[in-house]
This record gives sequence, structure tokens and C-alpha cells, in this order.
Amino acid sequence: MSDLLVNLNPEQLQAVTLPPQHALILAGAGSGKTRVLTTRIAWLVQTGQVDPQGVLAVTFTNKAAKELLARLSAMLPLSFNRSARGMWIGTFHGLCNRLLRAHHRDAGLPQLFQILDSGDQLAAIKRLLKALNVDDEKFPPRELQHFINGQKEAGLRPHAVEAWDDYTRHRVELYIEYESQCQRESVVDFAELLLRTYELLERNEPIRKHYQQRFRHILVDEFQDTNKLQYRWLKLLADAGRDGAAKLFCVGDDDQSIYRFRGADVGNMRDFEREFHVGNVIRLEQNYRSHGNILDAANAIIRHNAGRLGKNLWTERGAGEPIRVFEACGDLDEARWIVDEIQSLVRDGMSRSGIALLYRSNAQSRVLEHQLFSSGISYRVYGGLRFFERQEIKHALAYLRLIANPDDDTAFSRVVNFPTRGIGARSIEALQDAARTWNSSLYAAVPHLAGKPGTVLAQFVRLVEDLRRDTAKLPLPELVDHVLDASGLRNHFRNEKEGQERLENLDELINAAANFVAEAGVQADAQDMAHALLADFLAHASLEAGEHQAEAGSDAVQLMTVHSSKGLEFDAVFLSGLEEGLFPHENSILETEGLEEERRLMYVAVTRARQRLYLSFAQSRMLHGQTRYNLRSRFLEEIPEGLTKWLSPLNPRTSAVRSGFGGYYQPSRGGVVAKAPEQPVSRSRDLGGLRVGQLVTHAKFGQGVIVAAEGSGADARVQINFGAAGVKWLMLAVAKLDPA
DNA sequence: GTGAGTCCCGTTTTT
DNA sequence: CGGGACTCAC
Repeated sequence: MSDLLVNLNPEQLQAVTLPPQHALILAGAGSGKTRVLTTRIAWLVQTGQVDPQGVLAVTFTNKAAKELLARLSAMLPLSFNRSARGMWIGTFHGLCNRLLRAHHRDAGLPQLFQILDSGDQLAAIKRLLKALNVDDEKFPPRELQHFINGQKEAGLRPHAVEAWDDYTRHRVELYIEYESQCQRESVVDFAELLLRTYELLERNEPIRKHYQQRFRHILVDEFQDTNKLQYRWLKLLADAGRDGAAKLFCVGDDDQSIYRFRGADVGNMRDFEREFHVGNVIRLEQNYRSHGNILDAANAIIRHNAGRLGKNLWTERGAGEPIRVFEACGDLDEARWIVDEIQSLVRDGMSRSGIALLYRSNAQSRVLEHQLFSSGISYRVYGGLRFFERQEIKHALAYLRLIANPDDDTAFSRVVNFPTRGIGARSIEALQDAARTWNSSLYAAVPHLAGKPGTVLAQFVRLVEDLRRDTAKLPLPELVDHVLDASGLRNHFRNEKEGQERLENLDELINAAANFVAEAGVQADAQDMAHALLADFLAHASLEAGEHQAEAGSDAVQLMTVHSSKGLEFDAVFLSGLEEGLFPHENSILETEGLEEERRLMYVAVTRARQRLYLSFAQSRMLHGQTRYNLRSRFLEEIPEGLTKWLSPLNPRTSAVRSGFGGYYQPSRGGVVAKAPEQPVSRSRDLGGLRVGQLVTHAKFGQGVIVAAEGSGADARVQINFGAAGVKWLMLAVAKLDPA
């Protein structure tokens, strides 16, 4: 047991061995957060302070849950591993799903209820609007989806929403309709999983008491990412901190809270500290990832935020190399430089997979990909379609869902005419009318239809019924296989020109089913359970969308947004596009809250790097089909000068633009690369010595970049982007502009 | 019911 | 500029 605790630093040790009490662990980037979490659980179990079934550990992603479990089983002796099954480890949504399946009757749900992912939910909302004849210009489906999810995450059912205007009153009406549609179809969206579970626990005393007594220790990962409802959910399980209830052990980092836009509320950390009377907040500030310069930069940046809980990262490693800053003429030059630099790193022996290219928004990846591609460097982009979100997989799942639950109109609509079987928009409309008349699902309305539509639709219903009957005793993988053939999906893609990959994905779905069965540890002879197991598999598919198109194994440079880089680390990190408007993003610049979140994002980006950090920006950049001239990011200015090394030809920190420069700097090693970069702009126009792209100073508005010009002579006007002061047109003859 | 043509829009994303 | 959603004509 004692070897569990060796090699922990004093703060980690303190956190791990805390007596049973509510605790808040402020875990900085790279401070061994997961280690503390797993060791804490192992220590509690091994010292006999808690039975495995008294442990509840909550994470945000399936990946984190899996890692927790894997590291935990590596720590515990085998005898404990068997009982480790008694622990509940999973995501908020996964655990809610489990609770709702166990108590579906009390929660007012059929046992085989289906889960809508965001795409399914959007489709359901569109269908609803169409059925109610609502103008989707006035009520954009996406906006409505956001509204409904927002209310649910605030714990509000329609009747509890305060409708402050006509528009909202109307949206509440639609919220009501949406709820009854979901109930009729036996489907549950992500927010509903949470809210439904919360209400179940709140209203059903025996069930609440049962879980309150069962769980003795509740551990929460990434606590800064919890939303209001999730926090209330935790409070309920911990009986608001009353004596004898579970102890909450929350680990998080307020400086890495970057999901405010989807409801995460850092305020939960402060609230938790207050409401649970957390005496001493433990800070994990020793960083095991990065060199000193990188941490100093990160500390300096984040210091500009107000209202932090406070934390300063440090390391025992040396200062390391300076942070390299590069100023490029255009986005293309920036990309070229990055690729040159990568090639040099790889020549020096760094593995490609140890190198990351980070950017604020996905649109920026294009130039980088193009450059990498033409240089023949293998790379991998995160963020594409995920396995269970692929069209062909969605179709296959829709058939499977109809087997488990024919009232699922979303699934019905998706495949009723796919592959095409002559069921057109007219037939569907007639069917929808019938369904409305009989207040039933589309599937159940089919027998009420007469005429030709009735006949073809009845054939489809028969197909689904045959599928259900023929698969009732099949093991899951064979069940899936059978459906792929009998539905005609395989045939359809076999005849399609580009269908090969889709066919392979369909086969992969069978593998996924096989893996699911293996991991679930179900006996192969549990035949009569085929459809119950199917429902579990479908829930799994909704809750875990699968890998982000992983081509694991190959040694490739990693491209991703700063958001998706959270939690990862790399030997070398390139952060590109450090420009006002891009990073910080223009939509977030105006309000402090938004700007501070951008700064936390910057903090996350910087702390991903182990050894080398490269920061770059471009004077001009192609965005939305036009060239933009941005000021360099304020975040660059927040890094102390001593930590950086500017790789630009001109002096650091003097000008953002150089005139008539023809060659370019040296990569961090090797000689000068002679290249002729495109000049950002050189429209011949008499601007009294000024050029588009040039940095100028105005007495009132401060520094800005000239972004456009028109007229000449006495009429000449220039448009200048002053950053915070806005974008303005100024008459050259009147405005006093000085080259900066 | 499919395919070409057109229009619109444009952070970040997990479950 | 480029992708996605939508429309209109066969």
C-alpha cells in the first residue's frame, strides 16, 4: 500500500490522503491531476476506508473515464480489480443513462428509450417545426435547440421558464411541443438525461436515499467544466454536504475553463468552496511537463485575468529554450515557415507525433494542411466526422433503432426511403397528417393510410417487423450483420461509385458491436436478451461518438484547435494566427468575460508544450474570401520580453510591418533562407508614403493597421483597424497619422 | 428522386 | 474562398 504514495510531492500527498471531507483541488496544467485522482481512489479502497461500490467518479469525456479506470486497475491488486466493478466510473451522461435504465419506470420512460445526439435532436426539432407549420426563418432550429438545452441545463421545464417577451413565449410553446414529441417517440436528448435523472432523485425519496447512502466518496474530474445542473446533481447525491453523506472531492483548474459557451460555469468552484465549507483548497502548482520559460509565459499571461482562485506554476526543470516568436507577411508565409521549422525539428530527431499545430478556429487549418501536404509531411487533423456520426453508420443505426423502438420518428424518417423504395415527400406528408390525427408515431400511423402510399409504407413496416422477428435470437454482431443485408444498405453502397469506404465502415460497425459485447462481458447465450443488449449498444453509440478519425500508430504531426488540445501535451507546439480578431476572437473581444475566456484559452495553448513553443502571426491573412490585416495579438504583449526570441528580421516589438523587405530570416537553426515573400499589399496609390498593411499611430485612436484605401490626392481616404477602438475611415488630408 | 445551380454564412464542442 | 443547405428543372 505504501508504494502507492511514494513519489508524490507534498501537495499531491496531502490531497490523496485527506481525511473524509469535502475537498477542492486546484490542479494546474501538467501537475499530475489524474494521478492524484486515481491514487486517491486506490488509497481509500486499499486502506479499507470505503468499499468499491461506495465510490462514484465522474468525468466529462469517455476518454477520461477510460483512462481513469485503466490507471486505477494498474494500481490495485488483482483481488481488488474484481471488486473494482462495483465502482461507478463514467461521464455524467453515461451515469445518468445507467440510472435511468435501472429506474426507467420511476423516471417515466420505457425501458428501451433511445438517446438523441445533437444531430438527431436538431433533426427532431426541424421535424417538429414542419409538423406545426412554424416558420423556421422566425424560429431557426439551431437557435431553438440552444434555447431548449439552455433551459434544461438551468433545470427549467417549460412551465418554469419566465417568458419575458412574445418571442420567448412562443419558444416556450415549442419547448412544450418538443417535450411531448420526445415522450411520444420514447427518445431522450443529452440535456434530458441529466435533468430527468436530477428530477428522479429529487422527487423519489427511496431512490435518492438509496444512492445517497451507497456513495460515500464522489470524485469529480475537470470540475471547472460542470454546468449548473451538473453541480446541482452532485449536490443532491452528496445531500448538500449533510453529515453522514458522501464526501465530494473536486479536481479542477479555473484557469483552464474554456467551455463557457456551452454552459460550463466556473462559478461552481467558488460556490462549492462556500456551500460545502471547504476549509483548505489544495493547490497543485508543481508542473512536470514544461520548461520554466514556458511556465513563466503562461503565468504572466493568466495574471491579466481578474477573479482567479490564484495559482502559479513552477518546475524543477531548467528554464529551457526561449519561446520563439515569428512574424510573417501573410498566412501562407506563416505556414511555410512552420513547415520548414517542422522539417528541421524532425531532422534533429523529434518524432512527428510529438509536434502539434494549434489554432483558434478550424478554418485556419487549411493553409497549414496544404503546406504540409505539398511538403510530404504526414499529418493528422482532429475534429472531423466521428465514427458514429458518419452518414452510413447513422443509417444503419436508424434501422437498429427501429427494431428496438419503432416509435422513434427520427430513425423512421431517416431510413423510410433509404435506400429509395419509392416513398416520396407526398407519402410522408400524408403519413404525418395521419400520425397527427391519431396522435401516434409515424410507424403506428401506417395502418391508417389508404391508397398507394399506404401500400408502400406497409411494405416498409413489414420490413422492420421482419427484421425484429429474424434478429430476436441473434448475437449482437450477427444481428447487425443481418440488418445491413436485409435493409438493403449493403447493396445500396455496393452500387455506389464511392461506396467502398462506406462498406468498410459498415463492417467496422459489426466490429464495434463485437467489441461492445466483449467489453460488456455478456454471455453469448443470452439470446433472449438480444434486443435489450441492442438498446444498450445504441445508447453506447449515442453517448460515445467514437474516435475523431484516428489513424493511430502512424507518426504524424497533430493539427487541432486549442480547445481540442486541452489535456494533451507535445514536445513542440506551434500556435499560429496570434492576431487580434482571430485570437482573441473578434466575437469575444468586447466583453471582459469573453476576453478572459480567450486568455484562458491562450493559457491552455501555451501549457501544452514540453520543450519548445513557437508563436506566430501574420500581417495579412485570407479570411472569408478577403484579405484582412490584423494587429498582432495582445496576448503576445503579455509575455515578458526576456522569455521570447523574435525570429523576425527587424527588431522585436518595433513594427508590425517592414517595408520593401525582400529576404527572410533564419529558421532557428541553419542558414538564411532566401525567399521572396509576397508583399502583403502594394497597390500603387499615393498615400503620402503610407501603404495598406502599414502600422500607424493616431493621436486619439492609438495604433492601427491600414486595411484599405480609396481616392487620391486631397480626397485620399484610408480605412484603419484600430483594434479595440474599431475600424474607421479617415481622410488623409485631415487625420494626423504617423508611421508607428 | 436525382443532380446541377444558387444562396448564405462564416468561433470554440462533449455528451 | 468554400461548404452546406436549399431550390428548381429533368
